Amino acid sequence: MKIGELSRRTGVATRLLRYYEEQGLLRPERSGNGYRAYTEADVELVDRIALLIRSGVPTRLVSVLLDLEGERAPELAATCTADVAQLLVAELTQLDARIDCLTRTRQTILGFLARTEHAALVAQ
DNA sequence: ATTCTAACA
DNA sequence: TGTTAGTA
Repeated sequence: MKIGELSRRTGVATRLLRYYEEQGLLRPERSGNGYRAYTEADVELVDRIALLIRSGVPTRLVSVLLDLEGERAPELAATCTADVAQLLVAELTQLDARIDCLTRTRQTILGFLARTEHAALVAQ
């Protein structure tokens, strides 16, 4: 399918689909006219990518995450070098830092709401 | 009408 | 990211 259809089916803007490709997240074939030709599998792939990005994961991490979850995961695990592991540990550290920031923001909002007459709107 | 690349705001 | 330009 062409980029327009993939965009409609995933809800991801064509501009972003091309951007994801630049980031190495998608590698669609090209048909004679130069148009990107996506497969059915790409629909699910884009859904997964969009999910990760919506949750704030940087595209750099999305790329490795897809690999770690993919078919080659066993091989990657068996050949993971010390420097790669170190890189992943660094990502974990940054992720934890962001979780802290988000948690504080969440608490600020939750705390405020709890003091209003709309406390019933929030669970907890 | 749709897509493509490149680039600027 | 949105958008625009000039194409194929």
